[in-house]
Amino acid sequence: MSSARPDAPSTRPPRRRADAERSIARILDATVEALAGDPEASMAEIARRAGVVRATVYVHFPTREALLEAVTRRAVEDVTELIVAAEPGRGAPAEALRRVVAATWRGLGRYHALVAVNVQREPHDLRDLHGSVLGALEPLIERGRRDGSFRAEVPAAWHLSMLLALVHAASGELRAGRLPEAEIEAALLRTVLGAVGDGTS
Amino acid sequence: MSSARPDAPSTRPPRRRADAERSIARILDATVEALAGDPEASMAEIARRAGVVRATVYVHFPTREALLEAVTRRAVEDVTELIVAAEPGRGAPAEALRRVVAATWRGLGRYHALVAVNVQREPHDLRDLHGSVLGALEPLIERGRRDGSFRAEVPAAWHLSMLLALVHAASGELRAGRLPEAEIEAALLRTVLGAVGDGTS
DNA sequence: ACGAAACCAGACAGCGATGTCTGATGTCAA
DNA sequence: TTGACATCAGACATCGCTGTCTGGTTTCGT
Repeated sequence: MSSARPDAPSTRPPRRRADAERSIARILDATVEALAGDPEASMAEIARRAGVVRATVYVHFPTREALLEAVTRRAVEDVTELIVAAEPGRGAPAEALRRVVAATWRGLGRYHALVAVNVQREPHDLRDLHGSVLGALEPLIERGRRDGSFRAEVPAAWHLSMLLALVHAASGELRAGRLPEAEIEAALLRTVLGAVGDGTS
Repeated sequence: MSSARPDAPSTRPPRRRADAERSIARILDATVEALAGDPEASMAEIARRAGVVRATVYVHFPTREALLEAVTRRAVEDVTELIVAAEPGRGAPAEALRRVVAATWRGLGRYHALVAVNVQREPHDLRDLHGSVLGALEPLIERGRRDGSFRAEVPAAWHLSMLLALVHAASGELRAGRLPEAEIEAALLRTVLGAVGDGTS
């Protein structure tokens, strides 16, 4: 309270040094990689991959949970940006949805393992976590429900949950290696459009 | 080798005493409960819930992994029985699928956490694990694909994965309490039929 | 009733992981 | 250049969990 700054109150990076910034980035990347190999990778393993000593990780992330939280948050932000960039407001709802889901799927690329790690969390947490994603998608769903492209007899909330579930399922399928990636993407798009509406695009 | 019995070679319960049988059942139930509360519940916690001392658990399940394996196997068998009981071979594919999904949905109740726990496992294990469920569903899917009720341009394996994903999503929605149960079931059925085919039933 | 099987109570060793701390060395920014 | 920041190297305490073992007690099957 004594030294309150007049700056922006939210998302205030407290003037880190350049090397610190680099370390943080390397640690976050290493975490994603490590988790891809082993969903319960230790801090030691993560530090090793980041080319950093374990204590350094703790300098920036006070606890393992904080690190996981940070890396997940960053992933969600990445994907959200992709969704917005795919312009969910442009064109017919079905076509827009196809575009958006395809973009999301591609952007999810390296984060599949992360998805698996977070699936265990409480539904309530998950909802919060995906907040920005859902926020970016909801207007599109509502638009489709209004103009008859998407089923109106089903709640929008369900449409959204089901969308996430299908994308996550596709992610799991990819990890399982049962189907080639290209085929998964095609199947995902078909299924999503059929599930949300009548499948005409 | 020296004392080979002439009995059935597979799935031979080695003549357990009645109280042992009871303990095993209680342990398996307790494991499901415990895992629902915390996906990484310890052996101590599981034993506590089962009203049993920790060493007793180790008598029947030599390692934690073995216990997880056993409890998962039993869950899969339960669900498989439900599916078979719903007669996936009877009637038109869409109608049969509706019946089967509804039955599965009702019976899947307690096993969600278990599913989440198993998502992290090796792809090869998972494939074996879900074998019986997939085996019970696959003929129905293939039948629908052949007679045009279900999309033939999408692999049957995908249809199956996506089915499970939607059922699980519905269950998560229920646990989150955002939607009333009846509405969830209706939405699930609508979505499944639309996803798998054109939604006519 | 008797013996074997299963349980309980509690202790034990071992392991790996988390999180903290020190002091020395390197690196950035003004 | 200088001082604060950041990293390294490695040790350290702690914790919780797994899996094992003992000895004494109960419960089942025959």
